[in-house]
Amino acid sequence: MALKHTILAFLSRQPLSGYDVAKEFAEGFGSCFWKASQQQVYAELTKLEQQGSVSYEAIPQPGRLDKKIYSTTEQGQQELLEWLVKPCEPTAIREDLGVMGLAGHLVPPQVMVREIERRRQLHVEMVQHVKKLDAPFAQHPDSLELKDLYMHLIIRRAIRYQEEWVAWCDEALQAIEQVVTRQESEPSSHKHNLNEQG
Amino acid sequence: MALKHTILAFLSRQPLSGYDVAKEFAEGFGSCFWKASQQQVYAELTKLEQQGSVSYEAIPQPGRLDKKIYSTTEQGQQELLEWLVKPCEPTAIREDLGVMGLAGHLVPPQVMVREIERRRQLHVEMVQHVKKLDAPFAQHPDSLELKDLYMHLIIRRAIRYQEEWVAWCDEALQAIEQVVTRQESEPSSHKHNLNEQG
DNA sequence: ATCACCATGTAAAAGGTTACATGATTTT
DNA sequence: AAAATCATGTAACCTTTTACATGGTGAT
Repeated sequence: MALKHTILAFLSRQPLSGYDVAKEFAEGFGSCFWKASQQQVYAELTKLEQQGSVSYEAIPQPGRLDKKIYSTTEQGQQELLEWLVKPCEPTAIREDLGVMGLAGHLVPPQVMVREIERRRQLHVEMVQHVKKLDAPFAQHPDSLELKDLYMHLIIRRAIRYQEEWVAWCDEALQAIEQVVTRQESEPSSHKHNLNEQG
Repeated sequence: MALKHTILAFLSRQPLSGYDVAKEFAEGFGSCFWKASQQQVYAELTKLEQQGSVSYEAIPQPGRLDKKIYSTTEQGQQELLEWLVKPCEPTAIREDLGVMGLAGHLVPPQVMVREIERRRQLHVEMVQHVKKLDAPFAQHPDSLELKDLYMHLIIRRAIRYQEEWVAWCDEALQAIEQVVTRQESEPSSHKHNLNEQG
């Protein structure tokens, strides 16, 4: 469970409100490597506060709910350090599109093509998004201190991840088109196969 | 929830026992794109059977528990097709190592280096593993029919994913070493920073 | 004898998603 | 006037993990 430790890590950099933390996950640095919903963030902050890992200062806002500015406590900082020195495992892959590999042939190739084109577009947008996050670091990548270098490295991983998806979509679209074209130029038995299920 | 549909997709290719399905996830094609434990597989198969999406034939085994050979039913096949034509979203990224980007500077760089070296090794092994899965398709990649092409494409995605991790680890190790070396050759103030938390 | 493999599950706890709930301020 | 942003949560449900549980066969 790294949600806890990701939140502690954010707060160890600077005190933030629940809203701010949720935004970090949705659009900020968190979007490179950890997804968490707004509800998860608020629930986890409440839990961490009860357990003494974080504390907050309530800031009265004119005409609004109090803003709770959270920071890590000594205990929370300690928990983060203990977690950091422990080895971590690669994340298990769970990718819906993978099912396509097993069963994509059961639907017309046009369905798969449309899906891959859609995915390509999503990843193109993600590339743009994560590249923006990297901008502050990319200007002098050779003189970063560790605090920034680590962030830069993780963001670079995210950029390449998204770029790889785009490249894969292109490769897949080309390969599928090639097979479809080949089958169209062959005797009708293959055509039947393609149309049976559509 | 693609566990259900991944299992249906496996069974639509060929009838399998729960043990076989679990093995597909752990070592077979499933290991490229969907992780599921043995317990999850058995629980899901029981549920799918109760809902009428799959059925099984019990094979008595001499001196062993009956083997239940599951297949998809008409209903299950239909559910799979309906799922396939619906657009799917990219998987949310959740990567423990990402927390390093936020808080890695709180521990000595040696800790991060050791962790990345460990990760590198794991991904090297995964590259070898997924390349083996690709072997049957990689021999004539230009004449595959769709049923095999889709599998080949997904496996290729998995290969590149693992290779990218290895490449990233190399890049990260080099970059960290460079910063550490630079700091060691600088006045003592930086050295102190490094040792404070160790 | 011990280990890997075959073959099946149950149950509790943790983690994550979806839907619901409220309301002011600022921007278009 | 409508939409986006700021700001907080609750509750039900679904999914995944971890731990437990059993027992025969075949290879070293």
